Amino acid sequence: MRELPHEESDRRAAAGEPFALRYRVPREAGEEVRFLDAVYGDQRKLAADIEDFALLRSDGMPTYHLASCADDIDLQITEVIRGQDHLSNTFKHVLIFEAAGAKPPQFAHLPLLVAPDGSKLSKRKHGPVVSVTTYRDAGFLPEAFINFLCLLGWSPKDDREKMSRDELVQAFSLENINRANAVVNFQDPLAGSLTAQPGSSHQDAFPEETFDPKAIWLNAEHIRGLTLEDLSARLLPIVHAAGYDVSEEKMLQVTPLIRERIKLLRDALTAADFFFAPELAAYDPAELIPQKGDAATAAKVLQKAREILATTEFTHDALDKNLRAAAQELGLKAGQMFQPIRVAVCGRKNAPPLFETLEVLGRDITLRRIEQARAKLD
RNA sequence: GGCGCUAUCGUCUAGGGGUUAGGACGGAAGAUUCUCAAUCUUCAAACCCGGGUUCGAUUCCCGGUAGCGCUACCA
Repeated sequence: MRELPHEESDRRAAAGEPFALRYRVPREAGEEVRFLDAVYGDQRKLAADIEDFALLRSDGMPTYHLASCADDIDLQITEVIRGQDHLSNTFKHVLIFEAAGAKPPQFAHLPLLVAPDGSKLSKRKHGPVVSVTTYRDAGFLPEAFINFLCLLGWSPKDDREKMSRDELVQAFSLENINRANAVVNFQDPLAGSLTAQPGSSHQDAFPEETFDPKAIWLNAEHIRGLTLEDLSARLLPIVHAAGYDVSEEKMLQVTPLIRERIKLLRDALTAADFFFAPELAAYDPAELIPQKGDAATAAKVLQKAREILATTEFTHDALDKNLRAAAQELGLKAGQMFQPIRVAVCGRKNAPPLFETLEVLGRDITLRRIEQARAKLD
């Protein structure tokens, strides 16, 4: 149809025959289309290898290629930075720009972010695991996530990994961009599970293992780099959203105890729950029993702790001194003394350091939880 | 099929004609410690294959292979 005479095609169009408008690519032998890509360098292609692509669909709507170029010309775009999946299409775009009498912008194509299986990330294929909102909701810091993304397909050429926005802006250059695709090492917890309900809450659908380990690590790094005030302020809304009634002051006290223990902001909910909830969640009383001890040991420790804590000043140093002394008095190692108290007060074995924890919890709550723990041992 | 892009530890990457091929994450082991973290130390782990060029290629060139992309009246 390429050689259809104008009269004939006009006639058929007038007769109502549907048609699309195509770019008639020059077919002269040796004719080349070329452009300089800021990342991939000099690009050239034989015009003969470019097919006559559509500009207008039969419904009169422009195709992406035409619309995109028209828009760039209108807006006087000078730099086009986009995915490498457009590298081949760029030859068509150059043709369009030239046909429109416009100077093609500077192009820079970036390597693609791909899934562990090598396929490019797609909303359709990979779903919410590749959505930035998923990362945001899981508690990734914007600056950490950007940091992570920048390190995929680009590097500052020195050994820096954790970088602030300013440092990234400072160090970034198109020349240092890699040309190979980068794998985002995620694991889709929903993959293959036919039971995944679309529209169901994804709140718990994305465990930590879902995300690229390096992204997690970088996030933890950024969290540790935040001031207590900043981190506390970012944590508070999350804690409130989870239904806890926590004051700014309380949050600020808790923050230093969990700052080095959380990797994602949402981890605060599990790392510090016992600070927030008035009542402890149920736990196994066996947890109260220390190493090399039995229920009697636990009971003895809690009894002693109750006495000590009834009068000891609730400061780190006083608690440290008196509880250690108590351990010695009972003929126990410090750890054996501390564990039952920790479990009584936190509801689990792994928690922030004991004295700081008691300090924040305060005497009333501490004594009450120790009482409850003693009751569990009976 | 045609055209194009790419190829260093599992992953992200540095490097580059002669190196013990560097770092980071993750993994393993250890130190520290009231648990968990954090921190520190150590270990395992890579130049896709084949030809050239060269005194010498992981590096440069060519070919192969593989992956990816484009090849839509989808963006």
